[in-house]
Amino acid sequence: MTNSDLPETRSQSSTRRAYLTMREAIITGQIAPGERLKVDSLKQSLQTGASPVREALSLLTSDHLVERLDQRGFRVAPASRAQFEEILRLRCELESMALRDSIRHGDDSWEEALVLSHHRMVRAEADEGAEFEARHKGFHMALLAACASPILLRFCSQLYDLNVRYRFLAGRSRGYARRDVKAEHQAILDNTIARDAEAASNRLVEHYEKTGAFLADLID
Amino acid sequence: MTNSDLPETRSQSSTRRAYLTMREAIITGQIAPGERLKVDSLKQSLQTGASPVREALSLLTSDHLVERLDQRGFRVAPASRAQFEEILRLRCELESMALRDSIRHGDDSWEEALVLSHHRMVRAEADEGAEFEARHKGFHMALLAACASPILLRFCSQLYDLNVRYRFLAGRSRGYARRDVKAEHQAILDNTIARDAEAASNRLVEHYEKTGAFLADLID
DNA sequence: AACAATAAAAAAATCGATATTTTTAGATGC
DNA sequence: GCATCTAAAAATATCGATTTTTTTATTGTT
Repeated sequence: MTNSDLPETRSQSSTRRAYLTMREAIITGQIAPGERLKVDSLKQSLQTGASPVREALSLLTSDHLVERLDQRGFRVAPASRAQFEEILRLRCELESMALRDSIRHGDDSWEEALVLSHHRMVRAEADEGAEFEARHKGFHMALLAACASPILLRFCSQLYDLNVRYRFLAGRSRGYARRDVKAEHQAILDNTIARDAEAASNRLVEHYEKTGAFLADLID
Repeated sequence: MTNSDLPETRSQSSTRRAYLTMREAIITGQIAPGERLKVDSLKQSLQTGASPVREALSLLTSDHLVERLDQRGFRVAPASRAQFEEILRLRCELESMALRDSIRHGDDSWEEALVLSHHRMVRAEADEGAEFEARHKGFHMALLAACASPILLRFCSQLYDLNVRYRFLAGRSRGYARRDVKAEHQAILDNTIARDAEAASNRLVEHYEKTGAFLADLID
């Protein structure tokens, strides 16, 4: 929660700070699905006024993390096994679409950035803290980064975050990073660099389906 | 602009009214792409305070219709031919995905609602005003309505609206509803009701590609 | 006991004023 | 002439208080 270590924290708008803090709290399950978000409480815990809080909450509705009930406040988006599965299916579809496109368009500098982000993820793999979490997303988004559709990328990023929430809701599943995620990531990376769109996207989908099957048991 | 004819207008929150009004103004091109949205002016023209205006603007960022520049206000999302083509491609991909799913899951009541929405669109076809606009979206969303993925539906709806903006930016293209849109809609409807997912989604994609080619010339 | 009406409390929404930040325009020096 | 700095203006962002709406609790009625 103390995001004071993030460099951008200082000199940002109060709204943005509130946005980032609440986003984190929702994704990590600190605030439960369906829970009402009362502006009064939030402005206390976030040490700010009602306007930034309300604006941040409005912003969070874009991410499907908060629902806005007109005249009746805000609440954390509900979670369900059905939605978890929906997100999983959509990610497979959209990310494999984006990955193919990324491989088609990617140039050398994309490839280098990708290798770098993979390396950083591997290095952070040990601790499994927030550091790894960020690197993991970094790697997955780096795969897609050369995709020519910014809107699709935004959708993928949103779905990624929604999925992370379910990982947390499933109880920070101890064995997660264990399984064989490493090898799977490596395979995705290798096929991508080899520009084998078909194989890469298959590996990616498999990867998601495996983690999906793994997590689905823990949910509900 | 006078949305006072809409039934829900009364007794809605000021934020929601501002949201709907600005949304309409942006989609119909009354406010140009890239234009800065100054809170002071808006609160005058919308006859409300700064908080509802800012909140409405924050909400509009979800729809990719407004961009928020931290500490530097808001502006209408820029438009470009590249983005127009991006939206077109994405719509083809996502809507055909959604349509297949909708055909797979749709029951009798879905089918009935679809026929009804088509009829309403046909009836409104003459005037081509806001009425037709709403019915047209109604029909396209009714096609997808039985799709089991609410998130995908939301994406499709967003893309639909973004696309409408380009129709308006292209200058309310006189010949639009002329072409052969009627026959195309009918073909999509027929194939959908026949539960021929393959044909229906092909007709849908063709429909988009045709209107796309038509509009692309008018943009830029 | 179930229901409806009403009053009190709580929460959401909004407003008007103030503080902060960015932008603009003018002046100064190189 | 061009870049840099500075003061004023403009616009954004935020706060604290007020209004409106919803929710909860209470009471009376059939």
